Amino acid sequence: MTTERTYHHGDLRRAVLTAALDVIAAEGPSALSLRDLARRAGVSHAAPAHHFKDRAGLLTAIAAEGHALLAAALTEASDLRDLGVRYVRFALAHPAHFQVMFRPELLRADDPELVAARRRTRDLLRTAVAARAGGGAGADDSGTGFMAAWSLAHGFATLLLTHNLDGPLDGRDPEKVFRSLAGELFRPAGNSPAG
Amino acid sequence: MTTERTYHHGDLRRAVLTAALDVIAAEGPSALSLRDLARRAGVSHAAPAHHFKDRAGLLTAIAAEGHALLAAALTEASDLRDLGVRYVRFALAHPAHFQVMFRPELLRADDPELVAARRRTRDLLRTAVAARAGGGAGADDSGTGFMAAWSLAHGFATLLLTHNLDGPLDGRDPEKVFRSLAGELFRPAGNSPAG
DNA sequence: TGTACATCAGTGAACGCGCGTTCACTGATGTAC
DNA sequence: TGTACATCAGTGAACGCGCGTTCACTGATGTAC
Repeated sequence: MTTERTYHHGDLRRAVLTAALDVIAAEGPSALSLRDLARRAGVSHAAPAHHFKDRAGLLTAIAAEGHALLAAALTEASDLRDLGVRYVRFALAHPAHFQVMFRPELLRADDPELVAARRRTRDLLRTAVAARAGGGAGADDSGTGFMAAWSLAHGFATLLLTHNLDGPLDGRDPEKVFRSLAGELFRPAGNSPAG
Repeated sequence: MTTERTYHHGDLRRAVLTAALDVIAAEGPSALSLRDLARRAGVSHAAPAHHFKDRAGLLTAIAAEGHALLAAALTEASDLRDLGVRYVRFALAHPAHFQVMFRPELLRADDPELVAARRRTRDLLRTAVAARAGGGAGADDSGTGFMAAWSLAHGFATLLLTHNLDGPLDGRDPEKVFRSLAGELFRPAGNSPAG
């Protein structure tokens, strides 16, 4: 935390990641340039390449970190609705991660760390949906419930971050609104809506 | 439709828009450059600026056109579920428009044509939600139903376009899957879920 | 404890590239009389 | 029907800028003996 300049930065990797998250949150992933991040980290322009070969490498690291953070948050969910609320909360708390995680065209698809982190997130969502569906009769799980729950939370989070819900929310707490909205759609197991 | 070169292009505005839609669909809005579009339209690099002052102007025109197309598609919807299906179909048919329409940071927010087109889309969605809620008892319409329906359709469409549902869909027709999924969540009016 | 050497992180100059913007221009079209 | 003029769409050269990438380098750290 001291300000003294040394030849070695100390934690340039983290510094570049942090700077990148700032830029992405403010202007989106397309505004990223390695030179700019180097500038922000107070380091010569070629230094970041030592840690992340290029833009895709950097964004992949951010996506993997995002999935790890999201998985950690989701693990503690008590039921499907709570899982959704946590999904939305994550998007609000980590908008830069969120913006990057679901855009495969920006990422190295085969990065092992990313692949593993993403699988962890999906498994949590799948498990929560399965738990709610329970042994319920009409619960045809060909992934429909999974996609429905994910779409709802993801859509809400996305529209929220892009300010498309500013009007409808009218100042209300997004988390609370989502909680009530999800409560109406996803009733607890045993009361399965699939007639 | 003839190939002969003339000094005046004939419909450069449309040609630039079309080229832009191609680029966006393939590489996203951040890959756009006016010079590249001029090249694709077979015209000198400064020509597009005559029609769309700059990138934001071009993207605003695309967003306005997108809202017009979407509104046209939604008008014919028979009920809320059908509206959702049409929303998803629109996203699949016009992925470039869809990618641009909901990203205000890319657009001139105050463009009158855009503002009008967007309002038309929203009104259609609002009306459909209100119609379904009917006089139903628990239908507290502080916009919750509106946000729920929009989130579901928007989330599904977004995840679809970013290839995040490729696995879960497993080759099935997205429209059909969405139809059944929406059917489970949004039952017809008079059978209001809000207990 | 001391020296030699390998490895690693960061430097800084140089390069070529595509971009947006400006500007004086030219070719085509429409309108007034 | 013909001429003059205004307006509009597109041209092409020039500019300055920030970018990614390369490369020989230097400073710092860790390890072997």
